[in-house]
Amino acid sequence: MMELKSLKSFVAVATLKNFSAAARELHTVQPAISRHILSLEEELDTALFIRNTRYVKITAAGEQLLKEATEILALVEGAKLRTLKTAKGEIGTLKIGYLPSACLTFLPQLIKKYKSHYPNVEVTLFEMTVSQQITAFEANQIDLGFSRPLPDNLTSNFDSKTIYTDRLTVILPNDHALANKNQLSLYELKDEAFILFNRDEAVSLFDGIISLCQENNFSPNIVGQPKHMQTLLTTVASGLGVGIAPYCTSALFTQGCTFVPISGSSPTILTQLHYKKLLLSPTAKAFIECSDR
Amino acid sequence: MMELKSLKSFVAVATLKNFSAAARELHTVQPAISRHILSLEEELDTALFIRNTRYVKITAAGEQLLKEATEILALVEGAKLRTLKTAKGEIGTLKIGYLPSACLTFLPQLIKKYKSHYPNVEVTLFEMTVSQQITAFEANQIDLGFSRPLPDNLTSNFDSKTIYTDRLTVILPNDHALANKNQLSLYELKDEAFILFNRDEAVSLFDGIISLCQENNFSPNIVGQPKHMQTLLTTVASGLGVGIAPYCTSALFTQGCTFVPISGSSPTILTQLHYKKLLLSPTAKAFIECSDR
DNA sequence: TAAAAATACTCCATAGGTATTTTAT
DNA sequence: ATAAAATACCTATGGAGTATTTTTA
Repeated sequence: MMELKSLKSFVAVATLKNFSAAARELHTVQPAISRHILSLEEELDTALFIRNTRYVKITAAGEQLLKEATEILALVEGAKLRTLKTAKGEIGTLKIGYLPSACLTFLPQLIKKYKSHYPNVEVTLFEMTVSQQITAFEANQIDLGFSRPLPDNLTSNFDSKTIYTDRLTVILPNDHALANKNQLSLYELKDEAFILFNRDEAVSLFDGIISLCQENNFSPNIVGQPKHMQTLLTTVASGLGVGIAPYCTSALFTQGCTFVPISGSSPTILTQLHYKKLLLSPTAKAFIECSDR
Repeated sequence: MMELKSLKSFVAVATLKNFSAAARELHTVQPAISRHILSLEEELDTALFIRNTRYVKITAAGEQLLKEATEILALVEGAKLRTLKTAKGEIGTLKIGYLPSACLTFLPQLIKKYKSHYPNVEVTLFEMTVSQQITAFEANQIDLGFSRPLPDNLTSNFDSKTIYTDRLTVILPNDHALANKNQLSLYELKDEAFILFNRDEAVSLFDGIISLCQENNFSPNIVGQPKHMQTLLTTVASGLGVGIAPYCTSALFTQGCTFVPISGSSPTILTQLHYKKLLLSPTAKAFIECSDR
């Protein structure tokens, strides 16, 4: 079977037109070169050089093999390099799932920082709910997921790292009686109509808000569950109810809305970076390290 | 150094996800496969598979190497094939020098025949005089040359094969007194003005005609030496003189000209195929064989 | 416990190195 | 006569195969 070592010898001979010189170049001896060429010629059943003790002349077949061998050897060298770069996370792909809210806060800068360190990785972003992310992880469709803390039954499969902490805030229409307060207790809103983000899209957020109301001794009257935060803001601005949502919502178009902090302790809304620690791609590993710095 | 054999084992393992199965596929034993993978991993200083006794999972670096290895192995296989085809003259280039007259006779059909047998050879034609062909041979610019028999001092360097035999003919204007004869002796033309093809372009033709006249006991009065045969015909048709040229000239535009054979023995005009027998490319060899059949 | 990869160990093929021969100018 | 490739021969590396151990679900 055609050996790479023989091809190297062949290229050296073709270049130098001299077996002995080729041997010197490759730090070996002339008979070794002779054998390499002979073995190639035997395998191909074709003369590669017309030679005698006075000169070495390449044949047409030799010219062809020279082209091929040069390409092969370059490819082998390149293969080593690229495989190594892949192992270091310098080239390859990185697929990231994220909640829409991540785009409102840290994600753009984080990706930008990563890209500046790893410009040759092909990053693909997928907007996904938490449960879609779980599914995507199982199907190997994403390497990293930005979402809320995972349900307890899943935490053993994943490593998680808190990236961003947000707090709930009340959103009132500008002309609401309580809109000019610095902060307010949720209990003050017990008789209001509530607009909350859709439960199917974000269970933990919805249920967290319900719990919070119950801690304040009331069950909220929920009159709307929009699937987009912008719709929630518009609904509130229209005077159809009051909203409770993470503060990052204020990065959207908020005309007509007033954000009022909740007094006392309100639950934190965490955004975490999740990944499967066992099958972590080098690009994902590099991204995580990048997010630490 | 990365061995092709190791790459083959690697591809088999990556495909089958099982060392033992890969060994069976490659007609060897499992420890050999283990060693091949280990040696690759050692050279690259990177894990290619995450594996234990229950499963084999390729890494990102492994995925990259799989792409590369597949390409490398295909290229190596292809290199063998293409080198062999080159040796057989099935692919490559063929550079042919020829005299313009060759185009009037056998050359188009011969090339067509060759191309039908060897459609993947890139044929290049160069219109050249005999002496240009000699120079081109020395500079390795042509593989084959179609021209006249070579001067004696060169015949040892070349192999030559007669391809086409032509005879001299007299060319008269249609209204010439001798134009209606079936044949004529050159001596009948001793007092005519002669138009001959240019001596610099074709020495042996010119000198051959002069000798022939002298054998007929006269020296021709040469009034024109055009460098193109078509010009010679036009000159004759215009009544400026009579021509002597190879019969193949009659394949040009001959209006106003009458071709009359020379009685008795007239010298033959040979077109030969010349080549350097020692450095004969496989494509040229195939062409020569093709021209024999 | 079973199946599969890793390791240990032996043996042989073969690649490399030295010395010599052949060959062409 | 000389320079360079081919050949002969020896040595030693290392690759292949066998047997065994380790590992994990």
